[in-house]
Amino acid sequence: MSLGAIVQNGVGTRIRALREAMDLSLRDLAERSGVSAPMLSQVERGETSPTLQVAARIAAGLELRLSQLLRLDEDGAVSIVRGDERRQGPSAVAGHSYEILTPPLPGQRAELSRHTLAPGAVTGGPGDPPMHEPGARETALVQSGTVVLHCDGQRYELLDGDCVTFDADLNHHFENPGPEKAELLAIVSAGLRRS
Amino acid sequence: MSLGAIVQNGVGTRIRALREAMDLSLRDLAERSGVSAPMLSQVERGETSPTLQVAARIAAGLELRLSQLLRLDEDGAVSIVRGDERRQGPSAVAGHSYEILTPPLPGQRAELSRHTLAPGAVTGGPGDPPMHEPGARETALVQSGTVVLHCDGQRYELLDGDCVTFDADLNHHFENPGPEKAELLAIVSAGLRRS
DNA sequence: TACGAGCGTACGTTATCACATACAGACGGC
DNA sequence: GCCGTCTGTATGTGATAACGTACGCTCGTA
Repeated sequence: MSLGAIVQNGVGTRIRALREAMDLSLRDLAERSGVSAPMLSQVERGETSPTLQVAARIAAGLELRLSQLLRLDEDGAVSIVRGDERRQGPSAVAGHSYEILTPPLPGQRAELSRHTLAPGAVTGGPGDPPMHEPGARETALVQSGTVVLHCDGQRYELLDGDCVTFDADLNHHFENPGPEKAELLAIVSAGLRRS
Repeated sequence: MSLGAIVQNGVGTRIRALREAMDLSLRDLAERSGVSAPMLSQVERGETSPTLQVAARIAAGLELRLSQLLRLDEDGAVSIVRGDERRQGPSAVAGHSYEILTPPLPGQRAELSRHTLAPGAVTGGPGDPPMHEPGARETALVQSGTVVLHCDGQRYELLDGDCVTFDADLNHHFENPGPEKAELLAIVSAGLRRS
């Protein structure tokens, strides 16, 4: 048995559970799916990895699409972070705090964070990551107060409710020039193309 | 080439489309996925049916889960929501209104929109596109009230402040079950660059 | 023209998938 | 007890999945 078979053994377990839930024997499912019973046994025990062809036939025998069968095995297409279980970002700079709102999943393409800036405060101090990976884009929505975006040497004034999008791989930071607290939402979209 | 290979050739075509959309050569994808370039070529042309092991590795190299990759093939027709078509205005459904906050730029990878749901209202009525392009991910942040997310037949209760991330190419809609108005921010991250 | 670098694909070998057959154990019936 | 039948699994064989290598091809560049 190969290592890979162990890793993605989950489908086998899932197939067996579904088969038994439908009260089918291996030979029953073999007839329904057109896959031999010994093959089904091996797949269920994770001894072999079926081809997409036979996997699709097995799924059909279980009255499922292959993607449905696999989605049961892969962990959730949906993941939730509750309002009270957020990750606090490090407060590298006085007057700046933020929390990351999106779940910490691998392969996440967009990260949502909420930033709070005290009067006069700026994001991205010396210890803070000032930019992101090449090709990344950042979108910011001002939720309260006024904010100044400094991006690549340019200065952009943003008022309450404004939304701005810019290349996140440029050097940038936000500043709160007003006398009141400022809040903004930031969305960092990962760059798709690497070069 | 077997008959079965012809039948489910769709994945191969889809893999090639996705690979080219990401501007990857066969050898690039081979390195990212750990599957040899000749094998990729054969799979793309439908000459062989890969095992679930290598199919999963190929999907990972395309930054997709295998179920996502297969769903693209099974669904056949690809439905795309263009920003221009719904950039403005209230939804077709009573009690649901929204506005798109991000600038209408080409190449925008994340679209931010704010939705308001009256008590009992739902998003995505009969005339509304219920899902997004293949591979897209959606993140929603509940800003006030309570919201129920219906995604792929499952039901998820979201409270004020909750943040949820899910596959936006699944059939989904939001519902406001409570007696008060509900507001949520939605971020749709594009799946892949389109050629 | 010649060259190197990139592309996708044809080739031959090895690993393994998938099958038909055969087996050991559990249950029920005359 | 001795069948007949069901269960899931071990066995051996042919088909093929997956690999490493190498070929023909098209570009820029010298």
